Amino acid sequence: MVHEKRSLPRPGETPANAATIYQTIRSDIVRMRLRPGERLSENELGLRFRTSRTPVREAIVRLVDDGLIEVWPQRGTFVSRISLKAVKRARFVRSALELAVIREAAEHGISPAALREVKRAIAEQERAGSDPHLFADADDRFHRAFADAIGYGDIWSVVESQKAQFDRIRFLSLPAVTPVDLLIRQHRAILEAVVARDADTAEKTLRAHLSIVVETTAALMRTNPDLINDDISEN
Amino acid sequence: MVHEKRSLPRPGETPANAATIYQTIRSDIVRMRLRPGERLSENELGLRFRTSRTPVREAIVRLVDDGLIEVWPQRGTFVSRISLKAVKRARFVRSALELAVIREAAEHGISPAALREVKRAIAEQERAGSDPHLFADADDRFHRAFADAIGYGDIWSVVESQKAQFDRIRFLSLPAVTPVDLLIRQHRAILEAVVARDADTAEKTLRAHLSIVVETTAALMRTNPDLINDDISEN
DNA sequence: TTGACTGTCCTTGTATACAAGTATACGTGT
DNA sequence: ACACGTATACTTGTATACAAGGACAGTCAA
Repeated sequence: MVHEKRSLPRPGETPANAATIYQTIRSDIVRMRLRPGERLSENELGLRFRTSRTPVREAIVRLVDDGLIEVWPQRGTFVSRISLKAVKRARFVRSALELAVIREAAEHGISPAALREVKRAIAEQERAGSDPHLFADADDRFHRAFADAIGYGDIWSVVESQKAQFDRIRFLSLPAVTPVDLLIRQHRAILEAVVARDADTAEKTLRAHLSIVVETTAALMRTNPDLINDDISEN
Repeated sequence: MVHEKRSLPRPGETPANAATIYQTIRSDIVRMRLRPGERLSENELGLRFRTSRTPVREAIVRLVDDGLIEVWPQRGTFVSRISLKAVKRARFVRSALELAVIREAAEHGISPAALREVKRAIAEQERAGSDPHLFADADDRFHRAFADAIGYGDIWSVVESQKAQFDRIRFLSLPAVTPVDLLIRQHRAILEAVVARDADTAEKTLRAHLSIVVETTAALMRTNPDLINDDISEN
């Protein structure tokens, strides 16, 4: 049984509201502190967050919507297994949206402020080194910066909602197989292309960048079949 | 006070569950039977659907997530005004995703079954004539068919979740200003380009097709300023 | 007339009691 | 040993009671 520390309100803490519960559990799932298939109990969560079941259920409803949790009536509530179909969809959505964003950025250019933010994100990634959480945060910041740059900051929220399934794989793989240096080099290349207003190169580079995750997914499916639900072949 | 009929369970009907309540209210909002700014009462909805507040609240949580409802604690629950920012985002997302889908379909071709489905959707649109609901359904079916065709059927669910804000404008405008014939002609042209495996033409045609909605939005904002929240200029 | 106060009724947020169904350990009979 | 029924302790779904705060009409005083 797994007993590593999860996000816990310290004992004697004030009760949490539904929004906090949602974000805490979501973060625990995405960061693989709650494993696919693991059981959740509404009562237990109520105790953990020092509330009744009502706010807990509100959080659960949203997590079900996100596809991160499954509720079997009268049986239990479980962390969803990683769905290959959902990963495939998330990859397609992210790819399509980010390519459109980068193309727009390259065609219209970006402001000096936005440029600074992108550079900060790259620098942050270099500092992060091999710490998976820091690196992932900085990676998100890089990609998000371009969405902000073209005045469509809230586009990223769509990517983010899709990215959840996806991210579980990322956190599973980051420490081991991901070539951190390569990712940073690609980020630099993308930025250069955007600054040079070369939309085609920017698009091509981003496409290569995003396809890396596809490869690591395939590798992980072989090493961790218990965490992943192959709902593509069976259809 | 508006008193047109909304989706009502007949008197003496069996209680509705949370999923039904969610879909019913969502449909009422998207189809503009519940107007932006209109007040909702949890108790009233409970009576309407013959349940307690609990399932009603579950539906409301999901509608808040969709951006279709706003809850002001201790004050009330209201149908969201149409957000220009959300419309802009939805348009970008739909455009990016559908262009990627169409491009993929044009490059790899589609199956005979998928081709039949697309043709059925076009025929249905012709029969629908100027009935806004039927026409909108058939329109969705056309666009969805391509997502199905490339084996990414669940992509459409992402578009659909974004499309809600969007659709309110569509239902506001459809009977009046939309050139039905033009839309159908464009659908045919898109299909032809896909069948001819001409990705560039398919993309160009779809781009023109989607940009029509942009124009009608601008027109509607002038005629119905009370329904629309201009949250772009103010930022 | 105007302003502040207050009681009442409303709202949503939370806790709890109950309903209905499932998993499981345990005893019993064969 | 093994199959089967049963009690029991869970699970989530739903209804209801209560808490906390806002909206508003009416009252009273200046």
